[in-house]
Amino acid sequence: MAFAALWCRNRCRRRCAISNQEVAALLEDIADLLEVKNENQFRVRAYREAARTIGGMTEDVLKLWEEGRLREIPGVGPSIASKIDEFLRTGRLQYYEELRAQTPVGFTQLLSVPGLGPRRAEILRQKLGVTTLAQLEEALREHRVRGLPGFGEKVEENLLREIERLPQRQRRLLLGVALPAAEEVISLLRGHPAVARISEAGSIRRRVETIGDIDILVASDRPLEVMDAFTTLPIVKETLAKGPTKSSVLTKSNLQIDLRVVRIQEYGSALQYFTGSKSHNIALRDIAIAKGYKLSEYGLFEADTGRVIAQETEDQIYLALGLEPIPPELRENRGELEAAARRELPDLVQLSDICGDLQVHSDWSDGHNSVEEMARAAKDLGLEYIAMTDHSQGLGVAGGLTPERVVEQGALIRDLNRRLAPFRILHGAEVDIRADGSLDYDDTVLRQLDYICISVHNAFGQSRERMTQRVAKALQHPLVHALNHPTGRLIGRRRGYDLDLEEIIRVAAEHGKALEINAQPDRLDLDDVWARRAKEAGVPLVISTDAHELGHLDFMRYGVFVARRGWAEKGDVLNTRSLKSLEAWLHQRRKAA
DNA sequence: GCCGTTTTCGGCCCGACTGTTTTCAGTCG
Repeated sequence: MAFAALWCRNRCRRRCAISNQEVAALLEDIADLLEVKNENQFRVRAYREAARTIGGMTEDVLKLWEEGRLREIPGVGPSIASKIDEFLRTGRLQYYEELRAQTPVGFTQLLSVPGLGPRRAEILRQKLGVTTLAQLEEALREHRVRGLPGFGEKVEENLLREIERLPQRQRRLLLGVALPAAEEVISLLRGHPAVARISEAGSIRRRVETIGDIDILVASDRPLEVMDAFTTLPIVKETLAKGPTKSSVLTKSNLQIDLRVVRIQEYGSALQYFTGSKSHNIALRDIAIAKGYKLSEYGLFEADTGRVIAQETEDQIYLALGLEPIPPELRENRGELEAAARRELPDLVQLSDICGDLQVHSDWSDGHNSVEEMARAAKDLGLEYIAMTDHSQGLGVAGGLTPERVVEQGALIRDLNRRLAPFRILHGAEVDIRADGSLDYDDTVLRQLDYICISVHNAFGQSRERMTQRVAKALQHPLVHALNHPTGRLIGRRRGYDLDLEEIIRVAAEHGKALEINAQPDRLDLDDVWARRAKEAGVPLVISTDAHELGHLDFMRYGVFVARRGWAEKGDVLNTRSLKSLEAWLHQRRKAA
């Protein structure tokens, strides 16, 4: 619930911007509350749609509000607009408070139990006075639930099991964990004679940063053989369900993987359907309906006659609907359908466009490998260059380099560059931004370096205002090239520091600085939404692995996924430049400084 | 509550599955 965050904000609403995420959370809460009140489902959906749009929007809702343009947001009509207005103006919303007052605390949590929707939750409340998860569990164990209208023995059993599994279900997997697991299953099944086609689907295929379920789709005319092969894979610990169209297993590393099998001719429509997102699919069906078609996982059909229009490939479906084929990463209903209709989809950056890695560490600071090992590994991956960016002196725990050590490392790098040419190691540093916004090296040290990226590594607890001033000041330093992991978040473990990213993007754009997409799977920082915002502001993105050992160099693709989800093209990403072009860019910066 | 190439009312994505029911409601993805 966004409740706590909302009321914290009230205290400083004049100075602290209320973010899109907070408005989205408010609307989402309202949808939950309306849902448990058994309100008109279309009203519930209207709030959810508005929340989703605002949550994924790159424009600042506060700015739109100031300009009186709230109604221009798709899904925001007079009623929701006036509620957002009240919230932004006063920091609170009467309507929301009333809804909350009418709903017992904890009641909306009941809907997080799979199999329990608003209708049955309301019956539980009326007949048994159940309003919390704990009360529900107790009632289930005492068998007071069976016999209620719509509840039988089976429902009781299922609900109890789902409550017990709830803690596991609510944990989302990092893409960096889920994708390799899916790829292993795919590589094991790909050669099977009954498997005609196979792909990951769902949020994994859209490269969302965290994943709920791992979904794999197979086309086959012999589904039972596929299911046998799947459930007997060596990585499988337990088979949770097995049928002709869908099976689920638990792997030895406790990941649940769902496999669906469809007929070969329906593969394209099934892949489209199972890739989602839900919101993209709903919008796509609207387009189909408007054209007199019907779209489902079985294909695109003429509504009257049922004649097949397209089903074998995803591209055929999009094209038949008058759209450019849309890459999976863009399928979030964030404007991609409109862009596809106008033939204006971006030509997304690819992993193969990446020419170098601009944040790499060695055992000179907290890395595990030598400069030479990192460089040779990067060279073997086909890169033209890396920036060796060991930590600066202030980061004692990471063995940050003193100015003397920087000079020594420079000599080593010059020697290595002679031996590894034409591969190039740029002599760089990841320089700490001190609490007051000054940098952890003075200019005489910085001038010896080819590439300077800066990071916040301490004093995370500063106020939004101070943190923003601190980072903005550091970023404006003429010798600085890029800001690393701009929010400092660690997915699932640590929220980012309180920072006005809109302002940081503005400063970066004004001073020609780059912002990093850090490719470590638990960082992915900037995220997709902010990466898109940066791109739109004309700020160059730099995708780096922040590698601390050889294997981390392979993380590059996760950063590329974020960039793609942020609509970035090759030209938007600094390290797609060839070495020569990058050196020209660096030279130009140096001259300006 | 939103929205409009059937427009200011009457719609709102689609199909499968489950369990409770005798034809369907609720839930899910």
